[in-house]
Amino acid sequence: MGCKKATQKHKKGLWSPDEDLKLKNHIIKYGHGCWSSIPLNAGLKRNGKSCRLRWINYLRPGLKRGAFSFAEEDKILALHRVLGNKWSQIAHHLPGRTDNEIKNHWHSYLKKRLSKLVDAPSSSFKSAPQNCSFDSLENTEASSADTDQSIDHQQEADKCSLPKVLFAEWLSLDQFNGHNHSSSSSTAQDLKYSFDYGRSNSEDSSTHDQQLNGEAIATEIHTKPNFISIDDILRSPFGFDDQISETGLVDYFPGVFNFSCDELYM
DNA sequence: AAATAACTCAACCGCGAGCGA
DNA sequence: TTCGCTCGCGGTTGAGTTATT
Repeated sequence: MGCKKATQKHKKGLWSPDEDLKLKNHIIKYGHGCWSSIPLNAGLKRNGKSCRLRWINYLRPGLKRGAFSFAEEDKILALHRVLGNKWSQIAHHLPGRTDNEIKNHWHSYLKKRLSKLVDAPSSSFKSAPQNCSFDSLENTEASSADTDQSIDHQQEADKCSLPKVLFAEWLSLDQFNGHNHSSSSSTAQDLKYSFDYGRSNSEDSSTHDQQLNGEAIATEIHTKPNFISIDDILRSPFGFDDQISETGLVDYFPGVFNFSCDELYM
């Protein structure tokens, strides 16, 4: 397909901030084009596959970091019941979440939650996944917003609500939010932003926002309600795209996505 | 304080689909 | 049709972290 192939031995393991920066700058400037030629042109000793994964799961704009809200978890459980392990399809319905993130969360937590529910059907969870269908999924927002949703929910949310602050977040947010702050102020904004996303975004984010300044950042990307009807979800296979409009992406990325590698690197 | 078990999650691997030559 | 290649997906691994003894 005209893509230049890197023949050097590929580096493996965790990405360094410097590698992230190189990859990010390259994609911002030129778009990703064909992944196999990215490492060569970006000066990375990685293979294209690894670059793609890093971009999709970590560097891509609009990603949420931090704990899953209960509404998100309920949605995952309901979608999983219908779609099975189609993580990428499930991820389409959860804006800002990656298939890998959802898959990890499923294996580390939701699977257990589900088995608990099966073992104890009288559990406090109202929207029991074993009864989930697309119809019931439609109600997940309402059910999770219930004030009596159970103390368990809140306690567990409190337990896991603090997100990790990862270097890619301080790399990306300033640019992708279109804020031209000085470095010190943008760091403060970034931390605030990532903290907001670490919280359950359906239940308490509004009150939380009122307590902190700079809430526009958190709401800027989420211009649409977080949870829409299942019909809307199913009709829109590009749920993630709602988060950042196409024009918005073009604004952020002067490069054009998915153009031919030959055009790029001739 | 040290050992170790349990957990999380970023990253790798292998496979299949799709495409062009 | 076949071959070679890229891409995307799902399964899995293993390093790092946290909890428990």
